[in-house]
Parts: sequence; C-alpha cells; structure tokens
Amino acid sequence: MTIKDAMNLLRKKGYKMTDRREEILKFFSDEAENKYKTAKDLYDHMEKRYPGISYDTVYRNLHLYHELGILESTELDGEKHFRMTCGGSHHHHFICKICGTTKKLNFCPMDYVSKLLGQYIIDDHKFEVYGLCPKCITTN
Amino acid sequence: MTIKDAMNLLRKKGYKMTDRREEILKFFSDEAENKYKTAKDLYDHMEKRYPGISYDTVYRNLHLYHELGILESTELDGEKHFRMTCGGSHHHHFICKICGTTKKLNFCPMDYVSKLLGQYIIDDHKFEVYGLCPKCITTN
DNA sequence: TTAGTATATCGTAATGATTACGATTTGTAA
DNA sequence: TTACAAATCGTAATCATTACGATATACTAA
Repeated sequence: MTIKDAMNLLRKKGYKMTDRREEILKFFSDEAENKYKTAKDLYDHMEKRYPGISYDTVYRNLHLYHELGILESTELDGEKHFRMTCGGSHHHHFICKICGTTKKLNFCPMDYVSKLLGQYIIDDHKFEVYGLCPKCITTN
Repeated sequence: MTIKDAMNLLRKKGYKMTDRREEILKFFSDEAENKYKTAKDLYDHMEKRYPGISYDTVYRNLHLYHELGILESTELDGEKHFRMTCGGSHHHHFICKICGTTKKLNFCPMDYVSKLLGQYIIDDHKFEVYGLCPKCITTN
C-alpha cells in the first residue's frame, strides 16, 4: 500500500484529507517502512511536527486506517503494533524484537493444517516468527 | 501437567502450598481443562470460594505458575489467557473464540520456515488457529 | 470565493487490565 | 510451639486505550 493508494481510498470513502492524516501515512511508509510500530511511536513522531496533538487523533486514525486495510496490526508484549499493509499473496512475517523490522515469509501453515480441523469453523490464524534481524544482531 | 506434578514442583522449588494455590490448580485442571482463561475468569472463580481475594494474589500466582511452566499463556483480544501446560512433543493449538477450548495441532511451521531465515536469530514463534469448536457451533 | 456543515481535532477524563506496596496473616522448618 | 520468610489483603498506581464535549477545519455547493 502506497501513500497515494491510501489517500485515494480515503477520498473515495468520503474521509477528509488532513495534514495529520497525511503525516501518519508518511510515518508508516518512510520512517517505519516494513516495521511494526506502536501508537506511542507514532504519537512521539507526530508530537514533533504537531505539538499538542491528541492521543484521540492518533488512535482514531490508526483504527480508521486498519479498518480500511491501509494498516495491518499485531499484538506484541501486550501492545498493539501497526505497519503499512503489504500486498501481494497471503503470507506471514518474521518480526525483529528490537526494531520491529519484518521479513516476509512466503509460507502459510494453513495449507497443511486446515484438513486437521474438519468439524471446526476456522475464522482466522496467526503465524509469526520472532527474533533479531541482521542489523540488530550486529548492533546489540 | 497434573495437579500433583504442579504441587510437587512448587514444593521442590521451596514455594509454600496455600489453599488459594491449590484452588487455582483445580480451576485450570477441572473447570477450565484444555481451555484458555483470563485472570478475570480465575478471579471470579476464586471469589466464590474466597470472598475478598486480592487481584494481587491472582496475578502473582498466574505469573509464578507461568514461570515454572505449570501454565502456558497467550494474548487474545488484548488480554492474557492461561491454560495448564500440555506436555508431549512441541505442538500448536486451535483456539475457540467463544469458550477458549483448544485442540492440539501436531504440526509446527518452523519445520518449513527455519531455513528461510539463515541470517536471522530466531528466538520464538507463534502459530494459532482461531474459530469455533464443534460445541460452540451447535449452541450459537 | 465563500458560507454552511459534517467531520476532525483538541484537551482531558474515564476505563480496563495489570502492577505495586505497606500492613497483616499464614505455612513451614526447627 | 515458635520464629520468620513468604503469601495474602486492601488499595493505590500505572499503562494502554477509549470516550466525549468544545472548538477548528476540510470539503461541497452556491
């Protein structure tokens, strides 16, 4: 998902384009590219450019972007983390515990597991690998 | 993990056996067998038998049991859930979104994925399937 | 270009899960 | 039975998140 795609989607759905909304998109596509970041991370970034910004604004837009599929999220250590949705075919991620960097894993365990759950209704699944990325290995 | 195993482990490690600690083990091996339950679920259960029990007691023992490997935990909808550790070889779970019931999945995606992460340090992974168990399908 | 209006934001309070801690009670070893 | 470390209680504090009335702003239509 690119900034342009996201902005077009927002306009198409009738949402207003504000400078805050644009800056949030910039944060996730530039500074936090391919990284999972928390609401706090985003707040700290926004606060530099828009002193006095409200947490309400941060959370409201995170939720909106998540609903619209602009952001994807996961829960790490009891805190929600967000990143730009990465398109393409269904896949999962390795996530660095230190910096949140992700690496695409083109593999889905459901290809092997669905058939083991005949009498169950499957709604969803989660597969994530955690550890250190090459960059954080060398600097820690 | 059985109640007896857990009590022996506690004694071996020098922890005291209290009636609260025993009741917590009973909760997870009887009422909540093979189910993921929250701190609140446990608190409500304990409150019936020990009116005025403190959340401190509930959380302190959940953490202790988790550290000792008596309980395993996962985060669902922003809330920690616990269940008796189920032994045997490494595996993952289907988890019912309504009642927390789990079903063992004798499959681990890491058998397929480790080799894709040569230059990464892998510390941990999570694979869970969510949906409805047969019982909740019929009653909902 | 401007006025009108729905939407977005701010400032701040409330909520819910979890953690923390001093005072009191209790399990266990001697 | 006593001594004391550990466990519990009662309650306050913390942290992430949600909520909401008042104000400001983006967008539409004239």
